[in-house]
Amino acid sequence: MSLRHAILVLLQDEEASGYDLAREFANSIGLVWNATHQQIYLELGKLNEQNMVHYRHVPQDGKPDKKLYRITDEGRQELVRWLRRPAAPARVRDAFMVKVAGAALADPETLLGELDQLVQQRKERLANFEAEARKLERQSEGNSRFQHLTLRRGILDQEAWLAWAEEVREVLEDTLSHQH
Amino acid sequence: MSLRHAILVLLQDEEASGYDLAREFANSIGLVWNATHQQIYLELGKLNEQNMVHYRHVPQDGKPDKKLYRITDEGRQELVRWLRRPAAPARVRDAFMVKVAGAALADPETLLGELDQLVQQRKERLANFEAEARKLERQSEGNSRFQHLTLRRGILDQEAWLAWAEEVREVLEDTLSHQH
DNA sequence: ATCCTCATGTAAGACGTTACATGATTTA
DNA sequence: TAAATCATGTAACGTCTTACATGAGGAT
Repeated sequence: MSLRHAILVLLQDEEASGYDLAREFANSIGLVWNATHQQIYLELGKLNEQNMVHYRHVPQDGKPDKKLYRITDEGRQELVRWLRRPAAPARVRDAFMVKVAGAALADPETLLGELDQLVQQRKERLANFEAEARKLERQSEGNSRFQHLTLRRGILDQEAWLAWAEEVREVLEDTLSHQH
Repeated sequence: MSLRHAILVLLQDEEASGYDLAREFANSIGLVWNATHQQIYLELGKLNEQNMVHYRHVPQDGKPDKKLYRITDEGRQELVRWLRRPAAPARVRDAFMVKVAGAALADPETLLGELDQLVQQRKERLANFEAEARKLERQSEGNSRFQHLTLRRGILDQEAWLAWAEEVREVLEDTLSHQH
């Protein structure tokens, strides 16, 4: 279980609300570890009980109040302990890839449509990562180097996926032309 | 839930036991969708109850008996229905990546050691995928093209990961040299 | 008017992991 | 002699998703 550790990593450099964290999980870090707001609020509750994070209540007007969390010494110690232990093997659930493997039974046109949508999404994500990476390169302070590596992973991953998508497109278009 | 669909895709071309499927999930398709034998046996039980697969009991000597499963027409129909619906978004749980993001608090030497191990694993996987891909290229029949695409995804993914790992190594080695 | 963003949460149920159980044969 | 391979399963527990709930302010 390292949702807690992903949260602690994010809280290393910044105070954040559950909502803030959920946004980060949906964007940058989401490629690597994803979580919905329900999971995050639950985990923040547990981390707070265990004194690994603390929060201050921030009233706002026009908007709902929020809780800004920050990591505690105990939380930092837990992170250090976890960093020393070998990481659990990566897990993936990519339903679109399962579809491509089973594409012999699929309608090529429908799959091509879905492929186009995913290509669009991936291109947008790539552009976001590249913009974020450029920002970080400008400021180049100490521990931003590791955040930069995370973005580099995102960039290389999108590029590899897009290259693969072109191969898929060729095969699907070829299948289509042989059907008519 | 598409563990069931991943299983049905694998059973499209071949009769297989739960054990056989578990091996495939540990290797080729595992990059895309992973599952342990417990999950697979459970799901095969459900698929059988719902008449999406059938099995025949095969006694063996020297080895335990096995059940060889094959997909039914109903199973194939379910697969076709699923292939038409948009795929669920991909989910990832990559603890090592979380570690890199939090590497500011980590011991660079320990992380480098873990990186080396993962590089080894990925290189072996890459070699396996490339060998499998060459086999498929030789026989080039109808629906092996989609299996080939799955392998291509695996290959591109390993290559991208290995390229990224070199960037990580540089940063970690640099961190190390500035510590002394 | 309707949807999106901000902001937090609960609860039920589905899904997944870890541990346990068995037992013959082959390889190191 | 110990560990791995083949082969199937159950039970307990932990994690994750889906649905529900609230409510103001801003954008379309």
